[in-house]
Amino acid sequence: MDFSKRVLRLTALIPPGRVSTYGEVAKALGGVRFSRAVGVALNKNPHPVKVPCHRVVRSDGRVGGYSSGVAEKIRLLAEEGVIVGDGKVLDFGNKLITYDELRRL
DNA sequence: AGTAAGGCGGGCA
DNA sequence: GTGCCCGCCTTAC
Repeated sequence: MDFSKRVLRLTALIPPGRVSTYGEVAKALGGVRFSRAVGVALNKNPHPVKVPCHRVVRSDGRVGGYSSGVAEKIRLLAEEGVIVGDGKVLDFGNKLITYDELRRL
């Protein structure tokens, strides 16, 4: 399976109202060293709705990028109850899905 | 095939 | 806590 497909498949598992990070997704794929490549894969964004790329943020709680613009990313998150304030996800620790949780989905 | 760029992370000052 | 710099892996030219 291509790397990017595995990224998309994992990302699709993140439930609404929760988020994960590029690093956590990377770890689930074998190691945090893949984190950058995860961003690249999501950037292709093949299925705008099927794959909730907007639920993947940076490891420090900052939002990170989005192919259709960060503002859009923030808006989509807000619709799901994830509020972004001052560039960071509020209540980050509780909304975050770690790599082992991802693996168990 | 070489190279540069990209939705990042971690470590150190 | 902040900022910088270096390393990493995958893709696109």
